[in-house]
Amino acid sequence: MLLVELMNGKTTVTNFQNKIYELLKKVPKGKVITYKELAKAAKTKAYRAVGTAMARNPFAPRVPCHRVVNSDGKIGNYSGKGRVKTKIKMLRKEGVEVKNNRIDLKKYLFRNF
DNA sequence: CTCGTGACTTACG
DNA sequence: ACGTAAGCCACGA
Repeated sequence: MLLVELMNGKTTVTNFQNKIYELLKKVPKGKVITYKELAKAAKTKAYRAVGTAMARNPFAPRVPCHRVVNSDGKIGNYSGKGRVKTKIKMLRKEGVEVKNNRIDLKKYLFRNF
């Protein structure tokens, strides 16, 4: 099912956002992806814009924006309900080990796009 | 078109 | 490890 089909009349997404969301949907639970890798998979270097796209994600949790972390393994930010606290909670619930606001990328980074 | 704003990243002290 | 600075790019006003 295409994401655009879930939108009500008011929500709008740009092509860029759509691309990012479609890629992010492929990340399974128990795994994470970095903003950088996400941008790379989208054939762009707009790391920062990826963050912006997440901040405006109208499809949560259909699009698992909580599985996106910083390139060094830090949790990063989260503007959804409960902020970062909730993000960590959801990750743990999915089996991702989070300690001191960090994640072991060697272990949890999703690689096969 | 120009500008300011980020859920970012890398480099340097 | 931590803070700062610069580079980055999509987006909305």
